[in-house]
Amino acid sequence: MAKKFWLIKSEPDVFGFDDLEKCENQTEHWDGIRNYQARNFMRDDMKKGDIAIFYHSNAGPNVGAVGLVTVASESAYPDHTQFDESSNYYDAKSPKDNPRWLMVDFQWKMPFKRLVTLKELKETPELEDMLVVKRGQRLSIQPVEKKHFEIVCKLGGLTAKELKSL
DNA sequence: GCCAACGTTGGC
DNA sequence: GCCAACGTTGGC
Repeated sequence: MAKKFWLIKSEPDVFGFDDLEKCENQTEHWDGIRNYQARNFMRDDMKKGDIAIFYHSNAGPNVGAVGLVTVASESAYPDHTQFDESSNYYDAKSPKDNPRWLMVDFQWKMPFKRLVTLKELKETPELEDMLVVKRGQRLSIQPVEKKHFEIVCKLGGLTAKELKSL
């Protein structure tokens, strides 16, 4: 099965690309996804080894793509925070025997040589169909087409060799 | 801080 | 099943 490409959003003030780099094994579980569409992508389509663009949202002038991560868990598994009453992500209605919310693990992979801002993504004609540049697109986990993925990586300064090594 | 866009909830 | 109300996201 060929690798799939994704884009994941995170607020750098909450958990940024640098924070993932500092985690043990540079890997962290991606809890707190509470959107069915995003969950379904994780559950049905995301597999270990898939590559995701790490995108910083709510970051003022620094909104944009900062680097790459890989899916480090075999597949999606239950998000424990849905059963934790002290968590912001607690969901009283999620059945214990059939957890509503899932997550995957992401591992830090490679930083871009330069930030690729949202403005830049929007100004690149070849990316006009990419989900992240579309108006009102709020999904925090989105599929990315290979051609779009490669263009974003090039904008981020990755060499052809680095792209091939992924 | 504003507000447009969107997803979810719940009354009916 | 409709839809108004509400909450959240996220660019600006």
